[in-house]
Amino acid sequence: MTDRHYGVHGEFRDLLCSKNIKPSYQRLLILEYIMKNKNHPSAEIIFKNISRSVPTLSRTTVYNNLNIFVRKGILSSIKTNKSETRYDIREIPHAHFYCLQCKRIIDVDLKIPLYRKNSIQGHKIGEVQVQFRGTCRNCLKK
Amino acid sequence: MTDRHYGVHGEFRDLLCSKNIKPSYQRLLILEYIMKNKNHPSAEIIFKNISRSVPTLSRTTVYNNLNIFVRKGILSSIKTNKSETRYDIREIPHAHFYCLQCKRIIDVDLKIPLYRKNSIQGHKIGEVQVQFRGTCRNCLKK
DNA sequence: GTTTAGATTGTACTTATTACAATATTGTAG
DNA sequence: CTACAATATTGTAATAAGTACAATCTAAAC
Repeated sequence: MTDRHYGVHGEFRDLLCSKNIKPSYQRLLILEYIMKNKNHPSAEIIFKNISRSVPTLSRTTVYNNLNIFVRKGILSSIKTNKSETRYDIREIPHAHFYCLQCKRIIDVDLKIPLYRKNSIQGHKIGEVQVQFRGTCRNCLKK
Repeated sequence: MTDRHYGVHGEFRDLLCSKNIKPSYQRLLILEYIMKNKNHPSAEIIFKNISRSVPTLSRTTVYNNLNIFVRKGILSSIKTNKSETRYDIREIPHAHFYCLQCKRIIDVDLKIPLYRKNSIQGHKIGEVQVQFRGTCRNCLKK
């Protein structure tokens, strides 16, 4: 796999290296998938999609790497109504709208100075999650 | 159980009746537990505590009733980092601080006009959840 | 007192995730 | 290039939280 491994996904390789994470093949594919499909996928969705090109892929690999990415601050994990965890790129802070009908998670910009606080009532803030739940634009039409 | 059933928990009985939910014995105990211990318990914690006085209590009963309370708008379900769901009284809107060390969920008042919106970017909002994650005041001291 | 709707119980199952041990891959030093 | 150590991947088994479902029980209405 070394030939395909090198030279591709340059930007994702650099991102991983800058965080001291080895840019292994499966790891790069997982990161690439999330970065290119900005639809807040679950571990299962990621597994199914990458499995098509790498049939030997293991679920454990997906979970391992997602956990590493979250720990290193590359991704943030989103919990909805349902029990599965979904993943999002952790760049500029934004809120999420979760549609209870179609289960889509939609990025939402919020113009409030909420993300700049680093402590509240004496508690040290590492992360802020704002999640709206309801019925999305698309599902409202039906 | 009928004798203990009647006349006690008056306020909780009324709350249930006003939402068209029959005020059965176990149901009242579950509601009472959450209302009196405002520490955002999990289903398991609720089960363990009430089991001490009602040893025949079933986990299924706890889950059933929590789901009913959420559907009827009496409680809201909070998802953290971890996989378990925790429950909170749904009165005046407020945010939560989740401590990654001690796993406590702490109520936080937010003075932003976030909760008044009923739609955003065309999506109909049913509920807003704001969750800070980090290290709480207590754990910072250590 | 019988009936009936609804609540509770216990068991089996599902789903998402983690633990762990075996194997494979990679980068580095000789 | 080869051997070695470190790390990544894999597959299986286990766990944890929650749900499905059928049987039993309860309450209150007639």
